[in-house]
Amino acid sequence: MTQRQKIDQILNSTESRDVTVVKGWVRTRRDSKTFSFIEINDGSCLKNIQVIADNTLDNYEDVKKITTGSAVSITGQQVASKGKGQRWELVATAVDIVHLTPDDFPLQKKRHGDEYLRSVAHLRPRTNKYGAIFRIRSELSYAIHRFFKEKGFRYIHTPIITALDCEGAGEQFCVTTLPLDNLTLKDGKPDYLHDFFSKESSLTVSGQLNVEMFALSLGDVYTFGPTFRAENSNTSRHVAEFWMVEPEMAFCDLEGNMDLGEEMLQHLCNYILNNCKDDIELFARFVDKSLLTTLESVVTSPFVRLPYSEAIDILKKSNRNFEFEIVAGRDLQSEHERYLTEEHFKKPVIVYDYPKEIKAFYMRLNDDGKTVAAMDVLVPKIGEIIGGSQREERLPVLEQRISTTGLSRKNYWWYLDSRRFGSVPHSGFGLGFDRLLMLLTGVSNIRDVIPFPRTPNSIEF
RNA sequence: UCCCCAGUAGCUCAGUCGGCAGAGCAGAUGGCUGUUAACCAUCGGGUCCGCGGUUCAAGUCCGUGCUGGGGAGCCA
Repeated sequence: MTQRQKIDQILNSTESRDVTVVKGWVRTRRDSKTFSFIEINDGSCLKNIQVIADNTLDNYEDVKKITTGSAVSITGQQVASKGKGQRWELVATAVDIVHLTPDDFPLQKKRHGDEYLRSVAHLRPRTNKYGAIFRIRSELSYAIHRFFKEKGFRYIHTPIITALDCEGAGEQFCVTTLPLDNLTLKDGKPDYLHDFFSKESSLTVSGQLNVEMFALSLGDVYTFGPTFRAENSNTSRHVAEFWMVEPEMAFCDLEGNMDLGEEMLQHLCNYILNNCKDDIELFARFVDKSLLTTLESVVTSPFVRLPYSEAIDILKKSNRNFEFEIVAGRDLQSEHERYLTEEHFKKPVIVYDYPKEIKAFYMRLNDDGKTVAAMDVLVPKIGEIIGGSQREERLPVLEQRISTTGLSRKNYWWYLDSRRFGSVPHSGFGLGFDRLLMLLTGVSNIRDVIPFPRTPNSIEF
């Protein structure tokens, strides 16, 4: 096959060239008297390239029948455009129709609604907006690895299938090879002894417990992979399958943890602002007019750091008529978090030192005996984007916390072992990758930043 | 799972007080034009989400189910 040139390279080039081959999909075509304008997109960038197809082409009659969505291969000269609106265009010497799309192609030249596009999730990356989302998604993944690489973190692949219940992180999906249509029960329960792993197992809800073991050996580590929650959540920021970034640092306290979370969010925002300019501009213009203001508020100044007790005070003094009353000791509601980050401070807020009763067993008990060294990073429009803590490294305290939470110490024997052999203070957090993408693009539904989202009742693609 | 809202042409949506089913875009045909959400004219296009009820008459009112969306909880 002929070597093709990507459209982003052509549009960014400084010199014309005699022979150029472009392959892609037709976004629109317009006829002029003696030639046809064909706009082609190959996904390499937001912009299309305009092709001039003259009526002297052998197959000009066929060219005039090219429909939106068709795949074509163009050979031609790259020249400065005679028209306004683009710098370069291609004067075709050959237009090969790779595949002619019939006129029931679901995507039209006009703008479609997000809900409709969700029903054609297999085709929506061919639109401007979704193409941009998934290019940014890819760049963001790269930026995360690069960020950690530069800071000396190691990338750990934690298991997807697990027998552990990472307490407090939600319902889990079962993994089994037992015949569900012919299940023999033992004492009213499935006979997991004869299941694949000889143990009840499920999809992971967090790689944290596993990755802690590697922090306590390789030092600074992270996982970045899919995570599964079987909660029947029906909101614009929950899905059953999502990606999470979980750094974990040895010899690191809560303050260092907050430092990393803040540095990371600021670095990633800056990276995308600098490296995805065209795509970001689309979102700032058409999706969320306040996007750049929001991102500025993330990037330009330090985050607010606020103990839970002070957050409660601020909320109480706000004189706001919240739907849910402010009660010390109770978890903050969505509306409370949004008030803090969107109205009171108008920038990201880190709330820390939560009451131990509302947080997970592995979070380190503070000296007051009442709070744990937990922290949540709240950002405008999304709410919680990071949840993390300093981990309880003292064996007796950890064992006590496991017991009072009603969990079985036996299942956590290896986790507890790490506190018996060379236990050290360490910290980490979970960053919602898809939520970060929402923050960066202003897209308000998490289903629209995931290629094929999984939600209750929805697994068509 | 709970609360609220919506479902009408391929898409986006209008449809008044219950009285003949509509527009723009898309598609087809013709015209015009270095055009760029191209433009102009003509034409085709409907299970008004399903089921049941009220009524002389239901897209419209009532009940119910399904699907989608917004909010809440769970959290990333």
